[in-house]
Amino acid sequence: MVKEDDAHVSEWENGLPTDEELTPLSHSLISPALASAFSIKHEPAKTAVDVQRGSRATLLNLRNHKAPITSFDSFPSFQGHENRGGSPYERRPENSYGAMGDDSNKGGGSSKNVHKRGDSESEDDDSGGGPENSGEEPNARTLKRPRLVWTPQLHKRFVDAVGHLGIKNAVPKTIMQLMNVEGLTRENVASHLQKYRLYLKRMQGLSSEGPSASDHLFASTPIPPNLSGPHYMPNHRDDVGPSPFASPNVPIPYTAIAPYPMGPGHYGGYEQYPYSAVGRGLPQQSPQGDHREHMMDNRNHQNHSHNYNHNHNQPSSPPQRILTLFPTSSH
DNA sequence: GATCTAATAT
DNA sequence: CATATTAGAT
Repeated sequence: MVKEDDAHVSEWENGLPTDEELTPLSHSLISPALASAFSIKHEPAKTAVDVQRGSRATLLNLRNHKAPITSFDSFPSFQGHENRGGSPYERRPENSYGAMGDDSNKGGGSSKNVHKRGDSESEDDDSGGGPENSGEEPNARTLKRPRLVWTPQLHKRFVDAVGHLGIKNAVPKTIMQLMNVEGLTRENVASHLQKYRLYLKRMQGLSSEGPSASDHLFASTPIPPNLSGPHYMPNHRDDVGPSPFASPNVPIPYTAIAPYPMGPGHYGGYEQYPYSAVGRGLPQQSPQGDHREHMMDNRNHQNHSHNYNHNHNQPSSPPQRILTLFPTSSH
């Protein structure tokens, strides 16, 4: 099953233009000759900075529509080679998670977000300065990642995933794989799942009651039908057939929970699977497409980034597309 | 042994 | 309260 999914996705993926095929944003679309023929003023070549500024404007614009973008900081930048490794985590100021939660899409979303630890600042890192730090090379795996912030977007992915897999397959590992979010770990999912289950349980008890005030996050995403069943009995390792609700074979045909109209290139209920710019040097696909992104912060990272998700399956499996969600309120 | 879940810690 | 980490079970 997963293989099939991969096959489909790969197929789709292969259809995408490669770096070379894409016209760099910094490149003029009008040839000099053509330009002069029509008296079009030939604009000076854009610099990386211009491009970034442009992207930023576009993103801002999108955000005002519905796209919940909070920060540009975490976008892999075109300019440098960015990426030190990896996951474009979003670092949030210490107590800001609940931050803009529910209500609101406050307008502007004052993205008061963070600063990436940057290039300039360099290494500091180890707090305390233990004598021997010689041996520790923070490896993508070994590294302790900053706390994950479950943004509504991320949570939605989570719920979608759980909805697709039947309850029986909705276990951390599987969910994580389905979510396909760069940097997301099984533990992250497990922890969230635990809480989500609690929520579901609590919800069932008080049928027809609105979620309590503290359920903001969870209440923000509708509970898939197949999860609202009478009992949520997790982890029953039996060979039960696929959940009647979860689409059996189809890759990710999810449409059930898709509140928004989706353009081409969208994938079922999911926001679509943009390439991970990480490790590919890919400019963002169409800016409009990729929705957001992700989580925590990015502290040290060793390149070797990709593949936090150990997907050793599928020998010939091409690079995976990874989602990156931004923390933002709204939905 | 990997991974799940529940409990507990931060 | 939201997440992370640990412990015990499968």
